[in-house]
Parts: sequence; C-alpha cells; structure tokens
Amino acid sequence: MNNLTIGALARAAGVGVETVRYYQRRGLLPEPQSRKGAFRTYGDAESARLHFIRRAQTLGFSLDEISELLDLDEMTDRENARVFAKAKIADIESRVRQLEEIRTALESLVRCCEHSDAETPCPILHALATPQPQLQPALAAAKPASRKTGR
Amino acid sequence: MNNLTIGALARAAGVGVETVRYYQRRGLLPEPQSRKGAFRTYGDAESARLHFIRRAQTLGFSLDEISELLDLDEMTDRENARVFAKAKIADIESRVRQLEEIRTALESLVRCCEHSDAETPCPILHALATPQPQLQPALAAAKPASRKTGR
DNA sequence: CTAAACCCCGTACCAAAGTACGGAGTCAAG
DNA sequence: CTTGACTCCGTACTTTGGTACGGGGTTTAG
Repeated sequence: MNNLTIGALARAAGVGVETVRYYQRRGLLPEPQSRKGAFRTYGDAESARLHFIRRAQTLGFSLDEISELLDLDEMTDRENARVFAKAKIADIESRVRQLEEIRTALESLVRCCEHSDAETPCPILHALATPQPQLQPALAAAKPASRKTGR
Repeated sequence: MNNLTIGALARAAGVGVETVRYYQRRGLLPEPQSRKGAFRTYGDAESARLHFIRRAQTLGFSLDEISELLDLDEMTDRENARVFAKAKIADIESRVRQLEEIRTALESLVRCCEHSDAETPCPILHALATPQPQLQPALAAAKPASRKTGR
C-alpha cells in the first residue's frame, strides 16, 4: 500500500509515464480508483503488474499475450484457466528448449575458438538452424487471432 | 544444394516472399549469386539462416540482435567473437531463468486450481511479479545502442 | 504565496517489422 | 505460343509498442 504517483510507479519499473498510460489504455493496467487529491495513486499490486509486463516483454511475449497471461489471474472459470495455463506452460517449455539449443551452439563457438586464433571459419550457427519441426503458436490455442505465419 | 526459388524458400520457412526480400534488404540474408535463368536460386545455407532467424525471433530477439548473432558465425576476430558470444550466453541464461519463474508460477496456478472449482480468486501471478532486481540489457553490452528503458 | 516539479488528457508523431500492390518480365505445361 | 504461376523491383501502407508535445491544473518546498 505504498502510495505512488504515476511518475514514481513508472520510475520504479524503469519505464516512462507515457508508457504506463499506454498500458492503461490497452487495459493491461487498471486505472486506479484511489486518489490523493486530484492525482491518482498506485500501490504494490499495480507495481507488481507493471514489473511482470516488462519482464514478459523481454521474453518475447506480445502485449496481447501478456494480457492473456494476466487474465488467468482473475479468471473465475477454473477449468478454463487450467487449460489455458497448461498451453502457456507448453509454450514456455518450448521456448526454453530453443534458447538452450542456441546457448549450446554459442558455447561450442566459444570452445571451438578457445585455443586457436586462426582465421579459419567456424560455422557453428549453421548446426543451429537445422530443420526444427516447424514451431506452431501454442499461444494462440484459445484464440486463433493475430499472427498468421503462413499465407 | 537443392535449388530453390525465393517462393519455395519462403514457403519452406513459413514466411512470405516479401519477408525474405525484406531480410535481404536488412542484410540478414545474402542476395545469392547463383541464378537459374533470370531467377535467383537459394540453397541449404540460406534456408538454414532463414529458419534460424525465425526461431530467434519468436524468442524475443530483434532483427538487429539476430544480425549480431549471425555475424558471430563469420567473425574472423576470434577474441572478439568469444567475448561477444559469452555476453549472448549470459543473456540467454537470464531469459531462461525468467521463463522458468513464469512456468513455476503457472504450474502453481494449475495445481492450486486442480481440486477446487471454487470461485475464490487465486492470485498466483502476483507472486511472479515480485521485485525482480531490475533486469539490465545484457545484450547491449558490446553496443550501447537501441533500447533505452530508462528516460 | 510563488516557483519548480509533477499530474491530466488529448492528439500527433515515431521506429521496427513486415504486408500489399502494381507493372513488367520469365518459365514451364499443355 | 499462349496461359497461369511465379519472379523482380519499387513504392506505399499497416500494426505494434511506444514517445513527444502542449496546454492546462495541482502540490509542496522554500
């Protein structure tokens, strides 16, 4: 319940005031009811939400997807929430697997070059890009909208 | 060395022809020298590169970052490549850690709702968004450019 | 009480990553 | 040798996720 103004909230999350307002317009952050005089005040809940949004974003989730993730929290339909959450988990696991493949390749690159400063090429990333079984958007499970990869 | 036209290449990666051309303009894909008549032809190298780009993208890397990753492959300056690669590895590990936190939270959500279909709220994501120690862009380590999170 | 710093709200503008379109040339099948 | 699908190239438009600005009002430190 630490009462923050929009500016303090924004600063705490390392974003601009305008960004906070933008998220409010998008419905990612609620417009708070509490006010100190004419100014809105924000508490820990909003702050946590904002931090979550930024974190999820750096991980490649779009604001729409983040919206879905946040909605899980308020869902009253437990059955549905479970299904949804499981889809998200699968998606996340797939991301982790792919990141680890890339990391492994980068590690080979580092090791490969460790003791030689030759100028021979060292095509590691080549191995990386092998025929992945075509990653399908597990995220769009419930809503078929947005991203169309094929055309 | 399977000779593909741009259309076949694009289809194989699940993108549009325009996207391939866009990547060429950005320098992510080379414009091939080989031609069959008046039409350019593409081989496995280009195809692999394209697949890699798409994969990295879904993981939240920007095209500029992907460009850097791909450049590692061709770098002759081993010393520099090593440093660069290590920074990328650190970044990837941080991403993985964060993804796993989110997964853990989602799993709690699933378990928490497993046996109760009550309508009480179940604020799991709340726990997720706890005061993360301010994620700094490890990616911008070598080049301070682009993303300015603070203002 | 006043000045600096901050909020409110609206509209406009921006960069990244495509996507669409259109006219012209080309290739391959029938 | 024509027809349909595809390529080439250029320019223009779109969506996403913000930023910037400007004209107010408000707060609070001095």
